[in-house]
Amino acid sequence: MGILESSTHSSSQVAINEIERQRALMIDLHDLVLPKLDPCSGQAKLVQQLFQDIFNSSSKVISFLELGDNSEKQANRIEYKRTHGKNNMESHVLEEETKEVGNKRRKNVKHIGSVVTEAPHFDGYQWKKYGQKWISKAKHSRSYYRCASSKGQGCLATKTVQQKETNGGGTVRLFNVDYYGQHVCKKDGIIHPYVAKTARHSAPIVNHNQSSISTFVNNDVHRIQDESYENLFTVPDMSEYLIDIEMAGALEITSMNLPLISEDIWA
DNA sequence: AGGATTTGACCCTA
DNA sequence: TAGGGTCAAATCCT
Repeated sequence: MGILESSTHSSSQVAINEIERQRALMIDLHDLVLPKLDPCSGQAKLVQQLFQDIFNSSSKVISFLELGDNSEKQANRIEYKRTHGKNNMESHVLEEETKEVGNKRRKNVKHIGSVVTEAPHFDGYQWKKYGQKWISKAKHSRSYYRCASSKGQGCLATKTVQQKETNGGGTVRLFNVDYYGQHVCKKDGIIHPYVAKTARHSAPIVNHNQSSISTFVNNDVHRIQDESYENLFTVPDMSEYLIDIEMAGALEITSMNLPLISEDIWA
């Protein structure tokens, strides 16, 4: 690795770290400012909108910086395709494509967080499945999803869903959900019709792999009828889904956004 | 017919 | 070199 390359890489990482620190400070500021405002006032709504916009903006910056770090590896991959690919047209298409979307290899994309849940698909975003694999030594296959806005808006967020191995043969199925990459897509603002009513607590999130320190929390949860399994899930507000502030930022959730519910069903 | 899912192959990373 | 993430053709579904 050349000196120039390594210095570019570390500069990007420093910038990402600084932006993430700013986001943490932003949340502190949010908590300080919001309680002092009348929640019904236009001023409070404006302040929340401003916080939201800043969060969205920083998410995009982080995504671009992460792509920048991967540019050289991506160039190598294009070169490999050019010399080993089935034909030159295919390589050309890949090259054109990667100019737009960056590195497709997820291992270079930052791991945002993970949750253990009974309802792995109800996380407020629309996902498109692009693969499924049996992982060695695992009892259940792993499914791969990318944000449904990956084409339209170039959102690079992905997630993997894998059923946990249960000991004791309990009837409850638990899933590990790992999130990668920041969402840069805009939500459409449509409340999912499956959200029938709200209740309190009894969320399906069983365990967070880190302590939940998200401060954009209200305690409402949403009961959701799953079409294919006819199970009634109780899904928390998105902020309870998040394992940490970073993930809250990645999914761009604040208390002012009601959750959108994915229509996905279990694979 | 077009979108979603499945599945085997490809290939990157550790 | 094995494991696992992604691609893309085949297949399914609406």
